[in-house]
Amino acid sequence: MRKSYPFGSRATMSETVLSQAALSQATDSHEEPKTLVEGAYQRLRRDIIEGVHAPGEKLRVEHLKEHYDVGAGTLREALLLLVTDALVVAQGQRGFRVAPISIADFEDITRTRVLLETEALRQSIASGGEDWEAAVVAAFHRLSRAEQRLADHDVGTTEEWESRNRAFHEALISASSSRWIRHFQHILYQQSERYRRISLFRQPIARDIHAEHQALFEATMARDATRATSILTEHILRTLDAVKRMPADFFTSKSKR
Amino acid sequence: MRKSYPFGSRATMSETVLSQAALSQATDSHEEPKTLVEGAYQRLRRDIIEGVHAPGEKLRVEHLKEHYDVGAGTLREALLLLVTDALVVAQGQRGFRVAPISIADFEDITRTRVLLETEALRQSIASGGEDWEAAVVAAFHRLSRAEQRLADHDVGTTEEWESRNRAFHEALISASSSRWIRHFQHILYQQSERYRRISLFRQPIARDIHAEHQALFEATMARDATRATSILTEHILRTLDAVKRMPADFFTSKSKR
DNA sequence: GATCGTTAAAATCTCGAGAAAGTATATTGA
DNA sequence: TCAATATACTTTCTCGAGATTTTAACGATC
Repeated sequence: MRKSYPFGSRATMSETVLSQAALSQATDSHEEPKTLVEGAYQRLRRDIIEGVHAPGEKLRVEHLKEHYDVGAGTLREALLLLVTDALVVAQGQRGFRVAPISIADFEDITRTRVLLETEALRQSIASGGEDWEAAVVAAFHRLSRAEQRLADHDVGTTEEWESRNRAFHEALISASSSRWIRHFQHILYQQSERYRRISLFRQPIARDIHAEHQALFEATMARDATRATSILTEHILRTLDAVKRMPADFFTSKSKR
Repeated sequence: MRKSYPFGSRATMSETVLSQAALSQATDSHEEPKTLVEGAYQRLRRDIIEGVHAPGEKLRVEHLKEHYDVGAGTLREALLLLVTDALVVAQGQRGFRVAPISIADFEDITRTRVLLETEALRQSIASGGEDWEAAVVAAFHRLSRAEQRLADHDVGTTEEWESRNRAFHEALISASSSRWIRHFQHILYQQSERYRRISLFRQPIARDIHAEHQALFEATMARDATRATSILTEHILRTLDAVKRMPADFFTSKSKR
């Protein structure tokens, strides 16, 4: 006799969505949890991405179950779900750990993102209809407003900007015919978000990001795939340079065992 | 309580292995299970890939726990791990289900595989050293032997061929600098393997697969990235044609509820 | 002082049983 | 006959407690 667990995941939808569900993450952030496992999963994910739990840190179930207010089994299942996002690593008989970070990893994430996201954008531009266009316009508008607010130094809006930036990038590729590419892109974006937030280089508008978004938006709407993917590539790669200029020992300092 | 970030990873193992662990599946097939969950996970995965559990089929924990001889909680965790491989879908308060299949999905898988695998091969050819070459030579040799045996109509060797074919494809890209691409490739390959085995079109050597492998091998060893990726693309896409010629209702038939 | 083995503590992994939600069946009324 | 509701059954989800393994502490020996 040992222990138990629970778990849970997505919501009720049609058959077609089912195969989509095979690819989508356990819970898309905006949906509300239908189960305790989902709730713990969402909160844990947010905490990891925001750096509350440091990279490489040991995640002790006995300890965390209090804080997230669920049973041990439930928490284990939530942790298992996070393995899908590659935010948590599970090792044989030795529990769970926050996935570590490194410059090399971020470089890999970024380049792979370029590969997938440009391909997806190409597909979207090729086959996207009016609904897609409308979604892109809307997402861009919302993002622009948030960026305006950031420029005005309104505080407390970076959270909003993060969310809308993600929505914009996802809208751009939402008409891609490949669910798998979108699935992988989703995972990679989440990873890169983690780097962006953990690193202190909180100058979201140090470079003129809005201008980049504007250009990306216009090229996309003009259905100029070559130009759009080119801009997107530069756009993504630029964040790589920022991280590379971080102090060299930034990623190597030790966490607690 | 939120603690702020001390970052970095720790070093039970070398940096590289750790971050690699973040991407690798819970258990790489050849390793032996250190835990009951892993054991159930491996057996379940094999059964799903081999079609013992049909696509779309409901996976009732109460029922399966006997067959796999573990507790309900343990089986749930194994199921959760399979979500990472996108072989199982979990739905909110409604249990688990084998991920469904469709022609469109297989087409997506195939094309995405081409995108990732050719890029990975390019990287391998660009930066692979002698160790990589040796690994490729060895894998190709083993595969060739298996294909020879298949041609001689030795029975019971298709299992062996499957395994060696996979090993060959993974060896080709093993020198890729991108762990993420290799990670995604691994998932996609598993998926395609499922299609190949579920579909009855068991003519593994209907077309001269060995010749294709031979050409791919030679181009790779000659470090001719253009030719190698071209052959690889054709090689992967050819299986797509085979599936497309399947009876149209093949994928829509079974699901049971 | 350092390596090794023994012992104690902590954490993981596992199971069975109970509460909540979903699914199927039966009954009722038009 | 059909639809709608109520009831019974099945399955999922959740928790607390026990067995194993890992990790830490402590000495002993060289």
